[in-house]
Amino acid sequence: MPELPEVEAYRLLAEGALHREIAMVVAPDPWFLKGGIDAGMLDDVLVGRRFVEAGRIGKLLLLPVEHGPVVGIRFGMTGTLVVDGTSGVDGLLYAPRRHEPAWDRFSIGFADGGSLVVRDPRRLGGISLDPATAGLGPDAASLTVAELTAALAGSKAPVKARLLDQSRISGVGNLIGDEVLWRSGLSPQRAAGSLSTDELRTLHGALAEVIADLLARGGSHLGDLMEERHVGGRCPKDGTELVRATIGGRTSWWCPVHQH
DNA sequence: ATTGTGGCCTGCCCGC
DNA sequence: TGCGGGCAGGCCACAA
Repeated sequence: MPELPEVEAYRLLAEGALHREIAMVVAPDPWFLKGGIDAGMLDDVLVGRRFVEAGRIGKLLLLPVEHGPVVGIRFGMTGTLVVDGTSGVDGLLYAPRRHEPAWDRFSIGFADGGSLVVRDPRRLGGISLDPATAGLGPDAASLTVAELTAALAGSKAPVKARLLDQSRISGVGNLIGDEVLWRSGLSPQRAAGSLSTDELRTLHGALAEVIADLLARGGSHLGDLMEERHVGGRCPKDGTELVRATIGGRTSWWCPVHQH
């Protein structure tokens, strides 16, 4: 499931697609086109032009077009980017290994013969033009302690839910959320606004550490808790059987002994 | 405004 | 062996 590190890997890959003339756009799935756009509009704004930059806010990939709009790409949980046949991440969690041509929801053919393809079996991602970015919180990869504090302050919602709220912090998904809370010794059920200064500092350190770690691994692996997120799974720290609950609409796993 | 819930999508896993 | 229900999670619409 693409969270921030995976999308950053896609962004790096997309840098290889810059400044190349776009010759063709294939967008066969109307469902995948968001915000009232259609294949004809994409043709109009893309063909004959080039991407000039590869940007990212949280899990949103941003590809501005010369003299044109910004193409926004979301990957849902099974989406991957393929440039010139090279996939941004291999072995995406929860996504099938095999490949069906029908899973190519959006493709660009460059005049030089190369291509940029968004492949998404479950169709939870999508393409938009000039996506709104004002409502997104600061990117988790460069989040400061003060920004984290502000994102959590005064809230009675569970801290896990706030971490996943993209309007507060961009880029944290369910698995990174569980991992950083586990490393911080914080229960996902804790009220977000109840964290002490020390706890906020610890949480910020864990978040920075996990994201740096995953970025270094190219987004293809997740943290230490990952393998134990199942029935009967045990805390890698103290061996306690993990507990599970739905928090913020997502399955959370945590250690009832060392996370409070 | 804040917080919670349900639905979307579809491949895969487990139990029958 | 085949079948079907439940599950996965990012994101959005909507409710309270």
